[in-house]
Amino acid sequence: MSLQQPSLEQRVWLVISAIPRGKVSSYGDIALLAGHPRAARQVGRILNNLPDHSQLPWHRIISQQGKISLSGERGVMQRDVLRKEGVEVSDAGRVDMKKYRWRP
DNA sequence: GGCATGACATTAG
DNA sequence: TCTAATGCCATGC
Repeated sequence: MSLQQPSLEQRVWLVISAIPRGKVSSYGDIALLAGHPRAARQVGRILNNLPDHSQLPWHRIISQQGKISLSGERGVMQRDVLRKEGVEVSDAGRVDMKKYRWRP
């Protein structure tokens, strides 16, 4: 009998949905918590494929260096949303990970 | 099964 | 601090 494991996508959704408001996490951390220590790029790909009706707080995911990886309007929107949640974001899209990084 | 892709991470200069 | 190069690995065709 071969039981199917939950896909990486499913696990990523689960982990991200657990991030509290006013905190951020990184692609690498999400991948790690999802059971794939070096699948940070896959996390990005999954988020890019998220349906519009998804309620996932994808905006709380930034790079390990505390920088928004998105460009254009999406990056601006992410920056705006994070600020509304109480996260300090510089105009260049930088966040102080020492303060706002969420870890379980 | 091989090859290209990607919202990354790390290191070097 | 910024850029370039390299490593990593699940997904999709």
